[in-house]
Amino acid sequence: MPELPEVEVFRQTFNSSALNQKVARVEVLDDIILENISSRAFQMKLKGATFQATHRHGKNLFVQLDTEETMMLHFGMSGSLKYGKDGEEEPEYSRIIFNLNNGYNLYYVSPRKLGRIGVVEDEADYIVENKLGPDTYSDDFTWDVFKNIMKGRRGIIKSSLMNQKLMAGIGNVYSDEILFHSNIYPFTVVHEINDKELKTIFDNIKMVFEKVINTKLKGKKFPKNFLVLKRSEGAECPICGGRIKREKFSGRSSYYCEAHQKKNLGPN
DNA sequence: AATATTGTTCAGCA
DNA sequence: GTGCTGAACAATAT
Repeated sequence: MPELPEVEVFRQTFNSSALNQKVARVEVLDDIILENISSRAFQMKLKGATFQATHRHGKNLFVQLDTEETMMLHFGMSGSLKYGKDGEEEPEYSRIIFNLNNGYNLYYVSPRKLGRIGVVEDEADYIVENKLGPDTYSDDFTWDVFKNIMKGRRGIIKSSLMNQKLMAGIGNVYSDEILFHSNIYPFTVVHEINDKELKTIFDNIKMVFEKVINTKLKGKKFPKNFLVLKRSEGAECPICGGRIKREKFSGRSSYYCEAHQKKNLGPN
């Protein structure tokens, strides 16, 4: 489920495993994963390179190489990174395998093949070219920044939160989670949300991401009051005991509590 | 067998 | 220009 928190966990896991290792060989099991680069060219660029540093922007993971280039990984709707010793069974749905000099392998796993890996010259350029908004977990993403992004928005709050060009990292599941804790109905139009409630949403972006990242890093279960555990029509709301409803919008399901997530009336 | 699924992009339209 | 919708991508899980 790679939204920002999952990608951040991949990054930290990468840092404690494959970082500073040298690539001995790259196996491309399915080149549909490669973005704007042939299998051969990708192998040329990666072979012999050392993974020097990692950065994350939204749902994108950047791995800086010692060759002045940077590998960019995106995980699509399904996808993950796995690390394992050579000789052990490779994970199911591995699409790209990096054989490392230390006898371990890094596996890019993508069951539905919607993820992409590319090589870019510069991370900052990539973010600009793809018009990505600020990373929502960064310290630079402040209340003021968020407030200004939301000013004058005409659409619904959920779409705005999920719009990667406005702000990067929030997807379907955690946009629901954020609004669930903010007592806001996902289809509320932005201009009907007052500053106090917007601030609550902002605080909950940080809260949800921090909790999810910590939960996953420690391999724990989600907090009991999280909606993510109750994503099904008619489930009981873990906050107020109300009913969880499901509503579709452009092919995607939104879950919310009918009882405590109300539409807001009147601007500011 | 039918339906749902975490992301992104694009066409068509209001 | 903004925003909404549905389709497409490809595949798995229930």
